[in-house]
Amino acid sequence: MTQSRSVLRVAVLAPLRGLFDYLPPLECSPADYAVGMRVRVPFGRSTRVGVVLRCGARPSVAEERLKPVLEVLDDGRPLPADLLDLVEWAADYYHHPLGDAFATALPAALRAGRRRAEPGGYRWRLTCAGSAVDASAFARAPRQAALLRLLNGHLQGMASDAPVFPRGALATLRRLEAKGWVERRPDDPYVTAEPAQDPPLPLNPAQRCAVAAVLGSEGFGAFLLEGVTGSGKTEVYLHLVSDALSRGRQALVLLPEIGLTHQTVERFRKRLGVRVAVLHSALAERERLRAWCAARDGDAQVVIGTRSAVFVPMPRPGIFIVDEEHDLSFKQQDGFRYSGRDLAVMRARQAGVPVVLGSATPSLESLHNALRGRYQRLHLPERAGGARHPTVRVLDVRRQTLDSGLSQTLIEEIAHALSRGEQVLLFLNRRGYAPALLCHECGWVAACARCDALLTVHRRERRLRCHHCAAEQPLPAQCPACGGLDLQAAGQGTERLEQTLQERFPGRRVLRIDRDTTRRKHAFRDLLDQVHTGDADILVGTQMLAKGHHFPMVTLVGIVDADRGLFSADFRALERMAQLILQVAGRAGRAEKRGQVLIQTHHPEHPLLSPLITEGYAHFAEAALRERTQAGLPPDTSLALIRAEASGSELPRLFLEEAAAVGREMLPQGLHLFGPVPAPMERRAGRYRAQLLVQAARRSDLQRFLQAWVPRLDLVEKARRVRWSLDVDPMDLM
DNA sequence: AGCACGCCGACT
DNA sequence: GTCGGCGTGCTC
Repeated sequence: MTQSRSVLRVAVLAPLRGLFDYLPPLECSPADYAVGMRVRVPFGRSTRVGVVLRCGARPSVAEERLKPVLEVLDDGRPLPADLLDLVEWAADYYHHPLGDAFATALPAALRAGRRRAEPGGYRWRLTCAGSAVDASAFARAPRQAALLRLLNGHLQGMASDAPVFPRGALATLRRLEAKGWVERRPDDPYVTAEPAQDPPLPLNPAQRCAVAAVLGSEGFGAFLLEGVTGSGKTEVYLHLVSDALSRGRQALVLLPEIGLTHQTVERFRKRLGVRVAVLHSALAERERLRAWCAARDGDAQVVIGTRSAVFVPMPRPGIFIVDEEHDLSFKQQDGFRYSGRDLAVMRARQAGVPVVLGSATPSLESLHNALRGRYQRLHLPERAGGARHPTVRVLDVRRQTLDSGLSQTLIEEIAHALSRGEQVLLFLNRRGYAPALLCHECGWVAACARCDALLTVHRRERRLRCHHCAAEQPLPAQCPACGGLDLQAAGQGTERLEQTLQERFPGRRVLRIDRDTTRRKHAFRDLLDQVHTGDADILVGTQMLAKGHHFPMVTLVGIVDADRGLFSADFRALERMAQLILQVAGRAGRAEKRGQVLIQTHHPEHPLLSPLITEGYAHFAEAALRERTQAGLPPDTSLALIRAEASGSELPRLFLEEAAAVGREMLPQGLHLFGPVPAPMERRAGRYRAQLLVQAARRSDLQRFLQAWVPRLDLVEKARRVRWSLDVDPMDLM
């Protein structure tokens, strides 16, 4: 018998390129397995979970090497086709091993491969018919009668693993279920529907126009919804989602990590009155799986989640929404480096439904796509409720005396606002007391032993910390180099700013909001509560303050240091600074009081800062796009970055040199390789890092090149001795 | 990624 | 004499 048997081609959940062939499970007929099924397979000396991608393939290795699949998981229930398509497309686009892409895209519970990975938790409760049954008439079925009585006492239902259920209750409950007297519901507060409480708000003309444009799109269509803070983007989303629901479709809403709050979810639930599944990183695995299953089964009509929720299967998608689409947290920064935003667009295309990207400060990528006609632009110009835009003023701090980074003008304006009983917000994107500690005697500076970085002074905790690795140490009392006692903290951090303001404005309550003051659970919420009850006069904070939260009593916003974004090694720093400035500015002056934004800079004449101030984000973006085009940077070109790291500085360079040599041999016209060069911070957490950049005028050319090049990188001699990764469409070149 | 095999240094 | 360092190869 030499004829070749047909085999199953499996993506094994391991970080390996290539697929693996297996014989069908023993004693199984072809009806028992199909594409999309999760299987357990022997792999090397252990076993792994894999996903069947093809049935009936001809084996790619000698038959005697083939082993049979050990078991079919999920009772033979395959992963939905939309999920398979999306993950395969994404693994292809990002040139990432397919098995690892599945491992990232699936909830961890499905990665692990327990025999049945359906969520165990659900509730039993009486149906209408069941509550009408007279249990005492069931003398011949005492167990059923007992359970009916039990559930009658808990009309909201009983968790299936509740200890009050007697042993063997499951069989009895199933019998009752078959009679239609009891039912099981997912045991998840976020999946339970409540009647809609909030009525829809009336739309203004711009909102109506936006809604109409999206509803009028036939099949796939991508829309860029531009609206300043408070212009009512969420209201547009709600109308679109509501329309999808009315057609029996589901909706997927992606939010940045920091934007997905309990309030956001509640707003959707209360308005729509449907089952909303929530997916974010803080979820327990069981809850995550439950939400995933609820979406897959169509039980959850709306799915709200962060980046990874883009992989949640839905049988009837009707609309995709990505809010704050410019936010960097949509791009995964390690492992499978996908963009949740870009995949949402791809997914909408595959599903043939519209996708809406919303932002007050759209990414240059999305604006570029809009200018090319790939996305349709929708504007929401006005602030709902008629609040006026804040005035923006640049404070030239050259030759000014600064007190902990604050100019005299800014201090005076703070005093004015406070005397009017208003709140002030100061933005400084650097936490800690000071970014450096130096010896006034000998010039020694406190540097991290494992990174090319200085240690940050944390004065209250009396510690020096590295913000790039876990290193920390007590604040020294004297210079370790010369023994000098005059150690000085140099530069400004939020902690120092807080202290200075406290001294400057005694009796005023200064609140600092950064990663250090919000580490405790609920600390962020508590601080926000204080702000809202008026229990704070001055807010000092990092970018945490910029995202999503409204401070109606703030009338003055100060950007303490705009310069760092103007001249950074990272080509996106300026765009990010502009977005941050506008996001922070959006916190000021709601309702009746007009806000004021003051931006401190040493470069008031910066060619991109002034259009931002005087003419707004759209003009800034146009100018920034022109500059990117001239520099050959995205979105005008497409980039891919290979990063390599090792414990010595030689290996990453050698590997990348070899990789570049291989690449140059096959490099088509219009593509360029730059590097290898050391990463901007070469040493980080004791590892040396280098990188190699690929630039292409056209995305498709880049893709074709990567397709040929990346598989050959595994064969490069040094490849095994470094840790390397490929980043397609990198968000930073760090 | 794991895991084993394999060939060279410091220890009971 | 062995325990163990991590370089190399393989996983259908």
